[in-house]
Amino acid sequence: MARPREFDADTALDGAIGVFREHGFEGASAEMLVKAMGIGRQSLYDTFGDKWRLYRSAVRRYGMGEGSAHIEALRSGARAIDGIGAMLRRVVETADQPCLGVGSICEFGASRPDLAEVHAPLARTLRDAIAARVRDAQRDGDVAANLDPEAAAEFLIANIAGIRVAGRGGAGRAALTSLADMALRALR
Amino acid sequence: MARPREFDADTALDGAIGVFREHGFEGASAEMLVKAMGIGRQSLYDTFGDKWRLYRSAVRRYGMGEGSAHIEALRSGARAIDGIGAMLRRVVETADQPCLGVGSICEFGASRPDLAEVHAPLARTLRDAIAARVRDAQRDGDVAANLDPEAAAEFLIANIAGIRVAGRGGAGRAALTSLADMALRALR
DNA sequence: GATGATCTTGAATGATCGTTCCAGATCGAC
DNA sequence: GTCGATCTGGAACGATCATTCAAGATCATC
Repeated sequence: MARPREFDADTALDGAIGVFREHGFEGASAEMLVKAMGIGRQSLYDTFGDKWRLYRSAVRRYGMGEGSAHIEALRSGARAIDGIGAMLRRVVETADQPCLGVGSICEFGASRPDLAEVHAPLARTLRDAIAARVRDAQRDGDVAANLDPEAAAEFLIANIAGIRVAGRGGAGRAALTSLADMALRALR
Repeated sequence: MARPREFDADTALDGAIGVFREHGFEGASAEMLVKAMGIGRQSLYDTFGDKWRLYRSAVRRYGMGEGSAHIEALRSGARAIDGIGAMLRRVVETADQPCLGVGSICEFGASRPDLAEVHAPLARTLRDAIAARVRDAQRDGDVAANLDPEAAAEFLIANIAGIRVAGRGGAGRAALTSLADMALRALR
């Protein structure tokens, strides 16, 4: 007995994600968000609360989508090492667009507990998936057996961040590919 | 025939650097800056222009100091590879504090030409110094001879950024040391 | 057709933003 | 001592900020 919502909350959230990726939290204005999300101001506040809660929702959705894409790439390829390479290749190909995960860590670090609560499970899931794949690759003989899989996973995540910072700074495809190759090299 | 400046511009700039490191450009207010710089509002605008020019000055000074520290560590140690290790070790030890270089790239990317003009020479100087040291290490037989020194330098810079992002995200000393070790491993 | 929740839109809120103006105190050079 | 540039600090500027209020339109349900 009421008018149903006309917009899709996730679609609107995707618009907010685009703004936050490009401008960060502090650099994003409510007007930018309303325009990019394609909804009214009132709908924004009714649906997502205030700007900070919207930001956290955006980081969560972005992180889940990005994490899924990473893990999907990770599981592709015949050998585990191919999956790891595919994951890095995907990062290189999308490194021209700013990363909301890296951006939010740079902007807030670990200073906001409620934001850290969003990051933590996403990071853990990704790290576990990568570590599992590293173990597979070790069984295949493609990754050095004396390497700690968790340390290797954290190294790969740090290099994903490094590639994205480099891309955000203007590095070209060739330079980023070289970074990915060097990261893989450390696993041999 | 005038009253001389009572404060040291570089000391004041260091105060601004502290604020920008922690809060970024958009997150830093004029009031924060005035307080941290220890000077009056009027002196701030007279000496440094507006907030954006102050930010660029802060990035330049920070980058010069940080670059010098990197290069000094790079040149320490008997062997070139020891210098490279010392540089990474220094990054690990200081990774609990946010990096203004990484922060400004994440916040603005390459979208502001006048900021890119500040970054470019700093990045080039550091990359050249690292590449030269990599060549030395190759002569010593401590770095694989088939590695492109410039690619290795960019890889090390990307890993410095990765370590700092990880540190900003709350990673501990042990985890960061592991990242540095893995980066060095890629050079062998 | 009536109901009522949601929509859109524009105006208004008080707060804070970066910046400037101003007045009075300070102090080195003439 | 006088001059003039700089200091400090507060008041004020218009602009923009996030957020809320208000009014009218829309539309699925009863």
